[in-house]
Amino acid sequence: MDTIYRKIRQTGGRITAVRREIIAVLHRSSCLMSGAEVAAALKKRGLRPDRSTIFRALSFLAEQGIAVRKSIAGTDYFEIPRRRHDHLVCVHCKSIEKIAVNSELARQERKIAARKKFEVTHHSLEFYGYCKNCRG
Amino acid sequence: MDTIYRKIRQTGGRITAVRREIIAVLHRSSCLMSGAEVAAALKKRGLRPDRSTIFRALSFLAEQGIAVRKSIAGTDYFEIPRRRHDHLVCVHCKSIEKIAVNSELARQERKIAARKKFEVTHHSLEFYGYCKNCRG
DNA sequence: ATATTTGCAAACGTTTTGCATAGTG
DNA sequence: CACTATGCAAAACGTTTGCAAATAT
Repeated sequence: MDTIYRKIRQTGGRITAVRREIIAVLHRSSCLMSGAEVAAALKKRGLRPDRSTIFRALSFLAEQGIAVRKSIAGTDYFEIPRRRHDHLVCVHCKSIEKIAVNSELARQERKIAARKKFEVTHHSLEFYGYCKNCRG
Repeated sequence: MDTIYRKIRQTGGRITAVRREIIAVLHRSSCLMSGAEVAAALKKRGLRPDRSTIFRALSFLAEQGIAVRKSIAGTDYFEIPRRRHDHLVCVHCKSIEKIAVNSELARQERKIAARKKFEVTHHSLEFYGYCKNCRG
């Protein structure tokens, strides 16, 4: 957390109330959140920044490599990655659930980097389908 | 290919020129294509359907389980899945390259289905980073 | 003091919709 | 013939931008 603040200051960035709270929200959730979900979480904490400010902050965090951005079903989701994990996405109710990571992936990532001369920064693995409540 | 036509007719759907060509285009490419890319490919074949028609056709194919839809960097991509494969996405030039699949994934998919009572219809695995041309 | 971040309003690109017309089976 | 798919125009959606005012360092 302090590591994040240091990283931001290092490049001339500033720790504002909005950024501090967004980082806190993402850090606590430790799972994907959309811009709208972040906005809702901030509201509960008494902050109502403009949508553009939220998106700017999230884009900023993604550019800094602090957060990761993933597009799912037409909207952008963000998270501050901690332990490696992936997601189950219900195509019916749109719920997103975190699942334990495939440990093979880390190994494969390295193979790809070598074989394809591709520098992997992050990955995105989602299983789509019907969740417990929506199937049948 | 005929299997696809049969599947469409089975539910009262109709084989129109636009649908036939979109299926052909997706089938030949056998990799992710955006709505705009599909439109360009159709243009080369002498067809200029409205954007809405293209999106309706692609959504239709996805609903029928014939094509798969994936959101990458804010736009929707479609493909008719043949052999399992995944993608390398360059965050700089936005290029998308197909890669051989991690065969472990199929196994993990089954485990998840059982453990989480989640019915997996398809998955999406992308490695993000810098391609050969864009790194450095 | 200076450079960065914010709010506002407006633009953007992609995807979706309503409705009358054209086309398929 | 009955029903499905298309074109058009317009809206919806999430995201991005320009600029002047506010804020962090």
